[in-house]
Amino acid sequence: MAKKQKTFRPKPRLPKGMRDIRADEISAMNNMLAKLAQIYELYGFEALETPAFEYSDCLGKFLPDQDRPNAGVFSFEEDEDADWVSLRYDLTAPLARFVAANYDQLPKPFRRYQTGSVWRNEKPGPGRFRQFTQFDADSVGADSIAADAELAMLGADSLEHLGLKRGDYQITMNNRKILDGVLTTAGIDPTAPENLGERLTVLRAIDKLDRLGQEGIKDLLGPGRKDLSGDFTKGANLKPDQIDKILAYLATGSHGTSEPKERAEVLGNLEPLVAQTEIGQEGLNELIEIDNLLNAGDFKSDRVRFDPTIVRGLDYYTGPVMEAELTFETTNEKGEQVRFGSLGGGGRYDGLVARFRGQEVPATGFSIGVSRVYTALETLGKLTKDKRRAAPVVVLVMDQEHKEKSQAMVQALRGAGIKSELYLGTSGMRAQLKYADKRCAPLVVIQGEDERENGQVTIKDLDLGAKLSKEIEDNKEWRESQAAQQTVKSDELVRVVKSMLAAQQEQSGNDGGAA
RNA sequence: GCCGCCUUAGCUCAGUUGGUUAGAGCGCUUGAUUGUGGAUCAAGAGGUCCUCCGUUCGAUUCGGAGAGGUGGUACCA
Repeated sequence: MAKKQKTFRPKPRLPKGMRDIRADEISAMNNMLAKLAQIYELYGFEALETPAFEYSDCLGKFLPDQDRPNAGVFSFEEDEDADWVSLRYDLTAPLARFVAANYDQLPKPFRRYQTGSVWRNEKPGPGRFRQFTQFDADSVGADSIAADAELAMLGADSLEHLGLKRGDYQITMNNRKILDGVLTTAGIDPTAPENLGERLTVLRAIDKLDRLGQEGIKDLLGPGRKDLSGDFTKGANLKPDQIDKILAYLATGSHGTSEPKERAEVLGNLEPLVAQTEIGQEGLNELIEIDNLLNAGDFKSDRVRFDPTIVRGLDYYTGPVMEAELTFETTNEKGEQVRFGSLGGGGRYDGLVARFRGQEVPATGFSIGVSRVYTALETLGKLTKDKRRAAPVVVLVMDQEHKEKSQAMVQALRGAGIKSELYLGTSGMRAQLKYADKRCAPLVVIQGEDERENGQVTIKDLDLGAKLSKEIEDNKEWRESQAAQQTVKSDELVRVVKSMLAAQQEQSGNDGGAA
């Protein structure tokens, strides 16, 4: 016998690093975004939306090349031999394009916030996706250092507004000019093009202090480092006295100490190390000004601190840089310790708009990784995700000939602003209750022959029923007790449903509420 | 990109020292139960043992290559 012709059936799967988001998460996420927008507008930022993809050359340095057109970004050609377009990989590059295109009409500084999906075609990891949401605020055209200080305050206020407690997070700042000052004292001129590679290697090494510790950094500044998997990372090949200078610099911050240092103390530590270079002194002065502004706003070191190890690997940052992190370790469902990546970051980038206009336009911005913060809040139990509150009341259809009676009840409930739906299948009562249970419906409305003849309806509280069921083991008893339901006059339907829902909310509020 | 580990039912995993019918728990479907979601009991559905090539009378099992996953590392706008 001939084999049956195989029909092609695609596996219902997702590309790696992509994910579906279900109702409870969507509402929690929308909630978060609304709260963020509230704070950003409070700070005087205006909203902006830009498209998901743009011409690749407008988005920045990650131009698709012939061999690997999709390295890092998702790109395609509009037509053959036409321009390349790419999905945006952040919200800053589109902003630079927007500002350059509308420069003359815009108020300077131009202060905007923006949220949306961005895409990166990279290897995904835990908590790292190929599509994710960012929430950005930027001030373009403001060279005042107050703009940078403000972003640190904005970051701290935002995270607290979302529910993170003071002490659960920290904003950490540094200044690229200070890093350049240190490099200069170590004998590496950061402005010399031939030093670019060396400079980046050193900055990368400094950025890794957290993870690799002093010894690892020493190796990376020197000949290189071999990790446990046997992989070798090329080092910067600095001389011992150069390495010492950089290690001394790293010691000015809080690394390796249990108590974080006050901003003033860090500034004091930095002074003798960087003040002898012009660029270092400039960076130090900027941090001092930021410190003054933060103090004026009563933002103490428990919210915003200074740390010399913050680099933000990016090439384009030119001044103050900052990063938002969780301050505690968390464990995942397997009980393993998990490092939480940064919740967000930003800094001053004076060169971005210049790509379009030739003229330097100072700008500074801060970006929150929304999904990361979401996961953090979830881990901390700070998200209200009550499925029963989100699901509709289900009105059962006991016999199909009287469906319209059920429809009328749904109409009445909807008219009173109560989420509700008609059961849309033809199955029996048991299946309908199972459906309502799976949907996490708070209540079901039942009107069978008995109720109909008496002008009544039965309303069953599924939440309470579930609780009562734990005390009943015998099925007969469970059925006969008709747990958690009451039968009332038909015209009482809306009133009783409302009061039962209110009782349920109060109940879940008591259970889930903060101590 | 580089290095290690892993891949058997929808999920978590046993197992086959190379041999005829590959198992469990959970989940799913149906019934015990004329109109009551839970619990209990019973029955049932569900597998190219990741793919291809090789060795062999015979491969889910052994060898090679590849794919996917995962952990580390590198890069990171």
